[in-house]
Amino acid sequence: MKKKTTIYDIAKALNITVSTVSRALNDFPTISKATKNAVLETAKTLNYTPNKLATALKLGKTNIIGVIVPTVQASFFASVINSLEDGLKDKGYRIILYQSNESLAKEINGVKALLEAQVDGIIASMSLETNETNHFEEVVKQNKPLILFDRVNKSFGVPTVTLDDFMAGYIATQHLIDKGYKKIALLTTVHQIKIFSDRLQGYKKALLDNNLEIIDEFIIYGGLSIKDGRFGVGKLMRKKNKPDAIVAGDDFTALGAIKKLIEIGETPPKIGVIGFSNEGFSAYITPNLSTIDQHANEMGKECAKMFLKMIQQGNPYDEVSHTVLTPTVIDRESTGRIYK
Amino acid sequence: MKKKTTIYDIAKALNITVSTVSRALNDFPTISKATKNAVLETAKTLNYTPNKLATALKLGKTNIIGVIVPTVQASFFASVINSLEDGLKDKGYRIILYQSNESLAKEINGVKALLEAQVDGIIASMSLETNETNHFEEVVKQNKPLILFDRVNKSFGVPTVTLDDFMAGYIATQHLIDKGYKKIALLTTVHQIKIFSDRLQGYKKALLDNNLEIIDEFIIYGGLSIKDGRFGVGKLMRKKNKPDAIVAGDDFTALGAIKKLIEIGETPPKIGVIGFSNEGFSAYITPNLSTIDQHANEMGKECAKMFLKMIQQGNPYDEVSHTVLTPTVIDRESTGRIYK
DNA sequence: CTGAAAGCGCTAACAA
DNA sequence: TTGTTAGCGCTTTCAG
Repeated sequence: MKKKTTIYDIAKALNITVSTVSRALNDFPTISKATKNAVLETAKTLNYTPNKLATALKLGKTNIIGVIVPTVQASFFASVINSLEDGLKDKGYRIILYQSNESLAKEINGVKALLEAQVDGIIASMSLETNETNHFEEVVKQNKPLILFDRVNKSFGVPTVTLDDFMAGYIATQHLIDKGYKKIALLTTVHQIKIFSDRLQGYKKALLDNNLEIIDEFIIYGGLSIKDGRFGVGKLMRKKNKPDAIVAGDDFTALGAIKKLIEIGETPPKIGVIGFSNEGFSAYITPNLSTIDQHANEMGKECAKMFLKMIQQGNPYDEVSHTVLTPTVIDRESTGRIYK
Repeated sequence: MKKKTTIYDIAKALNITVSTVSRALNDFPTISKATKNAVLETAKTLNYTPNKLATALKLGKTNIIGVIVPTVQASFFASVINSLEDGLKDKGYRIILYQSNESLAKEINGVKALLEAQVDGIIASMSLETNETNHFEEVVKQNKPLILFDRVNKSFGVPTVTLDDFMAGYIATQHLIDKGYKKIALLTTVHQIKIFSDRLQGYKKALLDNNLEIIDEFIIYGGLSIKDGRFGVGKLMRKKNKPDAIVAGDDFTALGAIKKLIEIGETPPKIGVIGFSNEGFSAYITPNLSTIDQHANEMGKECAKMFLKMIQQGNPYDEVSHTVLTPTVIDRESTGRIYK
């Protein structure tokens, strides 16, 4: 268990001082080519690994940023993290990952843990349980960048990166209308997080703009899952007044809806179905699923960009900006009926 | 930009010394209840956040562990990371994530970066480009736990957690044979990483054990992707001697194979298809795909367990163990032909 | 161009 | 039970 080599070892080996070594290592202009090369060389020979911890302690900057997501197992979050890490690693930033598992308690712990680890900032998407922002307050108080994405609270004055969920609801509905569907149901859920109410508003607005009636019993509030999709369809198709298309709350719900529709002989696109998220399976199921692309990768990139900007400007909260990404329709078979 | 509060501030406020504060904060037995409470209280009032960086520097232990994977965007790796992070966070460990993007150069950089960040250990799965282990050597040299999982190099003397890939190839093939298929083709790839050759051996052994002939032209070496799956099937079905079932290198390849088979009217399970990985979509496509479960979550858990064990025992490399997980067949429609 | 020395925030050995 | 102090490895100001 030999001791690790430090700049002191390099200094001793060359009969110079640590300050010179430090300067050489950090490429200061005021250093002679000769000493610099000598330092670099002995650093290599001595198998020197810089201790960023010490640097971080000294400088008050770790170059580590904390990321809190409900779970990396959801393809959306995995994609965000993927592009986030990718975009930041070249700038010298590392990422500490913390999963909240949709639990507020864990999210609170996460913020605390990351702060204790002295991260330079936090990028987070709120858990479904989260109904307050007190735990995030401390990040702001420490004047460290905090960016919320996708599942955000905009009344809390931190920068956010989100999808335009009103528009998402709108274009999903409009897409169905464009394809000739006229009696459009919505499988949704109620939640603190504004996403779902925004989408609902978008759905309603699209109907209105097309002079279609908003039928209350076509709006089903339930969970979001394959099972809920099946259940929702069951409920809808038992009515005397049946819809001819369905906007599902997410792709899993849409999948459940499709399965149920196939069972009862109303295989999409006979009844149109559109989802949200563009999950991995959406392109591969039969009929493959039209859906709303949430641009996860862009979201990661935007978060990275915003973080870098906040770090650069002296005070991260000098100007708090909200980036809103534009959702797009992915047109596939499940909405492919063409007759107006 | 007020200064952060440190244990010195707490000490000053209570007219005691930092060592007492430190002891109180760390719950030393030799501290009086009174002072301890006082410390805890003022810590709260002063809004104290411990600086783990300083602790880490002092103790030479960060409680951070580095994780290197090709990408979090693959569901397998996402699952491993999910259970890894989940299993380790309660033990006080955080995870720094580093994606190699299947690039050796990035993987090398990753090891370096993580070592500089003074991680307590590294858990990694090798990139497809990786053909040497020099860059990992340094981790071992520093006597820090290094665990390789899934894509490993067993001749390199570090602990590993893997799936029994020979068995995976074997049971996939045996499954098809059990279902009555007799002319079984294999869509695979060649690679440094032993996984694929192991599976090939398993495939061959299963055929042998069942007195089925190994037909060279039934073994197609290509890439692994939807496109490669289509291509492979095209190639196979153009032969005069056609297979009646296909073991595909992964689920994507299997998916491509299925799509192509449907197109040419040989919809599985007419021709059987089995994949590897149990990707998210596998259960949802039509026909849904039989596949080999790689037990990603268990793999993460095993890595976590192994890491903890290595940390505990004085020298992490005292006993180098290799955990091998048992693959299991997920029996779905794509192999559902029953006639012997 | 280089050196000396303080200090980032914490822990722990030693003393009291 | 508490205090004193050195030091983890590094950067940077001030001198030279």
